[in-house]
Amino acid sequence: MDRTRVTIRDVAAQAGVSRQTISRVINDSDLVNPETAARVHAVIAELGYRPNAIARSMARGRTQILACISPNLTDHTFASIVQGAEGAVRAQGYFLMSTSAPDVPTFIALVHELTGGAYVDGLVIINPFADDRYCYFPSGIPTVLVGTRPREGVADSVALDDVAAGRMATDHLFSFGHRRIAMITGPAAEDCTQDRSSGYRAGLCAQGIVDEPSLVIEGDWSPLSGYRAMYELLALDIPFSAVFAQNDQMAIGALRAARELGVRVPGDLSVIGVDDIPLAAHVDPPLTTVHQDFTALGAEAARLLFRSMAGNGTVAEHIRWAPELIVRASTQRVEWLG
Amino acid sequence: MDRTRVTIRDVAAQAGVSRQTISRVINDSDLVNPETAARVHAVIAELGYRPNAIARSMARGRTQILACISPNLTDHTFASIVQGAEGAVRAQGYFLMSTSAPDVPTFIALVHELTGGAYVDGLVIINPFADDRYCYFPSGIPTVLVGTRPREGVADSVALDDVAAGRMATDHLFSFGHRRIAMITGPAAEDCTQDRSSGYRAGLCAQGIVDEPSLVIEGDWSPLSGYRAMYELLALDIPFSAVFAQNDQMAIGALRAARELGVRVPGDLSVIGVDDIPLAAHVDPPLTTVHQDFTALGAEAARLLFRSMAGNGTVAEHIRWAPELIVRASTQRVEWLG
DNA sequence: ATTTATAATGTGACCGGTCACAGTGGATTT
DNA sequence: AAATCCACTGTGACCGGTCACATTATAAAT
Repeated sequence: MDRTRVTIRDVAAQAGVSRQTISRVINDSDLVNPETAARVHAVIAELGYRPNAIARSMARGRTQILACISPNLTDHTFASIVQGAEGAVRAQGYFLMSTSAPDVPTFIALVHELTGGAYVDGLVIINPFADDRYCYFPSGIPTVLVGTRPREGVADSVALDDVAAGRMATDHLFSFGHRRIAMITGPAAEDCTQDRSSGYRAGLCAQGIVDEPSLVIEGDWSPLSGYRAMYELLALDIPFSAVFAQNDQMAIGALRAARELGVRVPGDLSVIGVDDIPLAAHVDPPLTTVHQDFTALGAEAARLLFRSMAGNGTVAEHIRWAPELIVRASTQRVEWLG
Repeated sequence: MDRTRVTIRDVAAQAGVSRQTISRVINDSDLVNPETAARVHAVIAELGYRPNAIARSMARGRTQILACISPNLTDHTFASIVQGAEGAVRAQGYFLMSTSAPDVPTFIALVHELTGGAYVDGLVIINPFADDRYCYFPSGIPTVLVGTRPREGVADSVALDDVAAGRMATDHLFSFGHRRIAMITGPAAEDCTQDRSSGYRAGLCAQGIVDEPSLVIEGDWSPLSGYRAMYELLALDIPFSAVFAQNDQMAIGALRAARELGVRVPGDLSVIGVDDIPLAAHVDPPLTTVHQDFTALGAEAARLLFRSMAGNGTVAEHIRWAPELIVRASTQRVEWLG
């Protein structure tokens, strides 16, 4: 408010050259006489000139900004993906702005605003849902989906191979001799839940085991939901020797319930999670889990986005990232032969 | 690329009115004849017109965008603050873009870019450090600091009352009869660590206990550092009956170390943390901790920022948020009388 | 000496909105 | 009948850069 902003014209006047020359200098063009450039730099420093990014975006028609929308920022999974994407985006000289959309209306408004307003050059959408918000996909702006199955349209996608993750967890329990395996799932509507569940079912099927629907309980990814699900399972009076929780948070909640009910893990019951959150190694007992490299996933999403922005993406690319089994102390070979 | 963007002039031509009228309609001005407005809206829908946010920002001289910089997005603490700020900001019709700056150079570059480029109308800086990055404070743009002690300059600040938190944890242990209390701190350079430590020391002092420096070990907030610190403490051969870990993650790491070494919690040792992360209630034993309302803190930061943007902030305001004790099972009254 | 290439610089228009201000025409006032 | 008010609408300039193109000076080629 004290003094009006220094513009390229002020610098030009002061340096005795044209606007365009200043523009060339601040863009490191080699079409400028080194002496002139030096003089201009001196004037820039003297006047404290800073190029106006908004004006530049306006003139250029692009902003060098990418956006990332996720359901929330507090979930460690999402945050790790964002972090991975941020690093990769920054390495390309772009800027990644992150926002979260806790509910569908907010999500739609956000996508609308970001894509319509020409504010961003590209979009990363971290979205595990399979509902009507897909109708609102941005058009005309490069987009990459993270954490979902491939969708209609031209958007690229990156996701963990959730089917493989579910299969891996189930196979691990089988290899330890478990035959009756309960499961605590995420919200049924999410792609990720569905895929992990189908991996689980495929695992059962491969062993010729019939699916016991009562042993499958739906949670919401929170520790509390895992805790409650475990209470339900243990009240069921159907025998089982292992639990596959579709994420670590629920697995940890389940661990607590087991503890409260006097069920020893892994002595009486094996528990496996998915994600490998930082605390997984530190709970009691240290949690066996299926590790996911979210940071790499985010970086991969960024790579796809740049590809798409460069226009080399006539055909949508869909990447599935392989999970990795981390065996800790919460799973154990069964003593008896089933 | 297929067709060029629809502008306000296209709409004006199609509707047979001037640009300014379109501008009025999209800004909900009441200076427009309702019939005209209806017609314009019809044309907007027909042409698929979307106002260009960049052009608007350029003309208006402000963007309606606020930025938030934090050391990272994966830390639950930071993420919760961001979430709180985001909600409050959005409620005002603004947009919050979040970024993280893992190191000082990135931080400086980011602040420079964000403030110099006129891209944002205000800045929230979540920054627990007390180092030279404070030299690079933005000038001429409203800024709020979160998680630090008040600093020179006009920036407002919001922080938890870390001294009170440290004191609260210590007093709680005292009230349970503990006299020799070890502490696992965060990085020594951070304000937050220093304040929690001084709350701890004040607590000791109030009870006339002399400070035992060997019982204080520096961690880095990670579970692993808490784990290692606990090993160190238990190797020390100095008796102590309680541990104050300056955050929950380290407390959980400490819990694990105790378990491995056969030290029962809370039977042999009481452990208290700070933060009250979602998993705190689910570990074994459920963790006694000092709860912090990070979401409220973020919202408060947003409030201060708006105040500052409105120009009502001639004097910097510094808010300290009160912590709250949550007693769970990891602390216990000592049997013997010390 | 004239043409041609090369380096360095300048000019007007433009990106797509908004601002300040200047009209309209009709109803109401005096 | 003239003056005043009101509701509504339009015009040119402007925000601060960049683009395409034109221009100038100097060196190299013919």
